[in-house]
Amino acid sequence: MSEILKAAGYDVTKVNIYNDRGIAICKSMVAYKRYGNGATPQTTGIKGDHFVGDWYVKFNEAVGEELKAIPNAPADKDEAQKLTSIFKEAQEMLLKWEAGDPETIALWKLMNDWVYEGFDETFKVLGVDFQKDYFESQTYKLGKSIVDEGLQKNVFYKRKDGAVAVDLTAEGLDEKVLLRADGTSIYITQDLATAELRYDEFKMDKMIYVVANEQDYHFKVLKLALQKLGKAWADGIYHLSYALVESPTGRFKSREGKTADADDLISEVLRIAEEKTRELGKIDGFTEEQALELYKTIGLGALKYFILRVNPYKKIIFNPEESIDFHGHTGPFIQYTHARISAVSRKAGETMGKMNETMALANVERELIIQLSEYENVVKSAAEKYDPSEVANYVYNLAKTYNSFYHELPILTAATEDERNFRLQLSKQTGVVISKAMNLLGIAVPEKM
RNA sequence: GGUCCGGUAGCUCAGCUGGAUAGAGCAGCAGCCUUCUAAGCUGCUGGUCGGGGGUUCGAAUCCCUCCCGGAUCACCA
Repeated sequence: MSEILKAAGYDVTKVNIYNDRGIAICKSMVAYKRYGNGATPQTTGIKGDHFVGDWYVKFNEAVGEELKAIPNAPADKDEAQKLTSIFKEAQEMLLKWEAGDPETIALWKLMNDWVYEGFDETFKVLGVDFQKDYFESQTYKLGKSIVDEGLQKNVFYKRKDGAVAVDLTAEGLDEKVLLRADGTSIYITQDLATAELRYDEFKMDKMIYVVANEQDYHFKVLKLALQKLGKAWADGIYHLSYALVESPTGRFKSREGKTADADDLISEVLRIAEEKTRELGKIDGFTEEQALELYKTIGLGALKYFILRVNPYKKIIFNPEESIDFHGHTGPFIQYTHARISAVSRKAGETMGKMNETMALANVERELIIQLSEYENVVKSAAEKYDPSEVANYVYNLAKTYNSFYHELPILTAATEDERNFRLQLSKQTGVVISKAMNLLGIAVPEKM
């Protein structure tokens, strides 16, 4: 999305916000402390973020074990876990963390570093990068002072149980707690502060949060709370919400370790790309290095395109076996078209001549010219609607039209030199636009495939 | 129950600031490689646009209502 906004003329700064503190990381820490025996990602060979995630799963297993021994435990999992010793330990750990207990902080740093190592690896493969990182561990204190500010301005209030809340019933929402009764910070506390920090640093007109639709409510609350505090810039907050990717059997549940996450999807997709490419004998004359690069281009292209071609708010069911196709309305189809154009250009060499403006055109040629001319408007519209799928669908249709053109009319062996020049020009221009559009989606296009 | 988001060919989607016979891909069927890459091209089959009302000369598109699916309504993130 950021590349589309840039192409539409916006000055974009990409930042990443890490939820690096809170009860969740404490759960992993407690489980690791109890059962870890000093294992590390290095000694186990498990990717850092997965390693820490595994301890989160272990925590929940331990909760389940304890509950077996507790009769009449509530059916509600969140209520039930409060009865377990391991959960109480996690709560204590959060308090210790906020109190700055050295041992707790050391463990927290150790485990978080493992997570970042894992994330960085994945970001690198995907070609994702951020200009700045925010860590909630560094913003929760500011968050508390913003909550205080709200209390002073009388837009927030302290409930009789001690928790600080904001009343949003007038806006059609409910009362929302902003700070725990025990004074510790929660997600929204930190997000209030992170938003303010971001604004102070960049003074941007729009602040776009790309976060899944399960947090729709959270961002409504965030925006309203900041507006109530009289912060005019909060009007620029926009939540780019998207429906989650699901497996054919339902949602991925990290709590139960059903985390068929980005890494699994990527490796699966690369494997299929390699298999198909070899089958077609497309890597003749490629070095081993070039071949690996191509598998990556095609595999990632297929995966990214599959996700970006549909409206963000439409739920995606991802089944590697069926979803990763290389024919039809797919990334590889568009990449293939680009490779084809490149092949034509290579063979044409440097024989470009003049263009004749008064030439009669075939229907496909007209169609191609029209579609080419729509590029700028499509980018603009996609940016306005925060919808990458408009670019994805546009470039697919362009590739389709080009392929019809390619089959219908000879380019290099056209009847006249004027025709040859014109078609070659049109072909190259299409290649440029396909490449630009795909780059806006974060998808590379190969010269050969 | 409240709020938000989806419901368009067997499947995955586009079209939704109203306009002519509702478009793609996949799947199925039939063709096209001695010519620039067949991961391609061409044709056929396939649709009560969730149901019902309404507004309009005209509705997949706007309004109302109901049904189905998802998300959410945490002192989790």
